[in-house]
Amino acid sequence: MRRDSRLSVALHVLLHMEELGPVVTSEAIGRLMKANPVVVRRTMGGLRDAGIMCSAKGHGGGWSLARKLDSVTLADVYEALGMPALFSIGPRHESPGCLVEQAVNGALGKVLGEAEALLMKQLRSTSVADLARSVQRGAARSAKKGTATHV
Amino acid sequence: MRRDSRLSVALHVLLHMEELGPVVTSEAIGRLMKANPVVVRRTMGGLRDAGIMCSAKGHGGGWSLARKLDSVTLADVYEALGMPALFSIGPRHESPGCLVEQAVNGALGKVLGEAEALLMKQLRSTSVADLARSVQRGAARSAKKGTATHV
DNA sequence: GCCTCATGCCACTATTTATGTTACATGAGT
DNA sequence: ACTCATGTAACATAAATAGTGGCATGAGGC
Repeated sequence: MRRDSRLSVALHVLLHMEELGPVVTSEAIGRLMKANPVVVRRTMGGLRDAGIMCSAKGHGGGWSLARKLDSVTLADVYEALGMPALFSIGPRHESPGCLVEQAVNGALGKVLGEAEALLMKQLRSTSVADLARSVQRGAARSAKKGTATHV
Repeated sequence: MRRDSRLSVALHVLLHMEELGPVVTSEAIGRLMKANPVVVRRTMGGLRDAGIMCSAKGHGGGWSLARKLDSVTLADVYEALGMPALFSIGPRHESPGCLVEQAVNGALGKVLGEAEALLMKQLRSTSVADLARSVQRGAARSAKKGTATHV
């Protein structure tokens, strides 16, 4: 697959939860995400273990929010997913003997590390509830002047 | 393969060029990088097209520097490689119809974009010659107090 | 002029990772 | 009992980098 979209999917699911009702099945989520229900369960399993969502088996079961979305940051969701790798570039060897390669790894590692720190800082400073508010703003905007795709 | 290591390899090669002599074959480079000569040619081909390196066929041919390393930034090398994707995470759909997904994409795209901007800024502000100097510093350090692997 | 060396390029394989899919067990509710 | 939904295992699919062999091309040396 091209890129890891689990964070995108997990956030998308969280934002739909309140709208869709207190309990939603993996199958319904899968339809929304255009994804397989098993993939949904796999992805959301981390959120359950992290105490962000609940899952219930059996008749009337499904997924529900375990806590308010203003207490969940994007970083919480990212960590709940197991902190998948952020970058697709990286060093060739982890612990090279070559001094030159060590220097290259050090320099690139430092640059990537700072970019990651900035990224994580922003993920920590944004709650899923913040995101929900931006959805409302976006909806208002697109209602006024037509849809505008972003990114 | 785990991650894209072309930037790492290209920088490693550039830093070894002056030391190895004016002309180096793909096969010799491949030995240093523990990589296949064809992979070396593929990777370095971009640097040739970007005017960073020269390649010569035939007897006595091989790779050589096309200009001084203080005129080449890490960003130049990255662009010469075709600007491979930096992040391994991203949106699930590029242009979703769902407003919620649009907002998620927008928010994540903004965060990733800022991290990328910081990354590129640092790549632009570092020349390969700067890296070479850090190699010398690293060598001096490890000569004094034993090897210390980084990253 | 022929031979050798090295790049350029092609096609194919190997490896890794996220995602898709099927199948089956478990447990909750009617 | 029967049905529904999760949990999980096992395998298939897709995409990208890296590895590999083969062949054409061109530059030097003899």
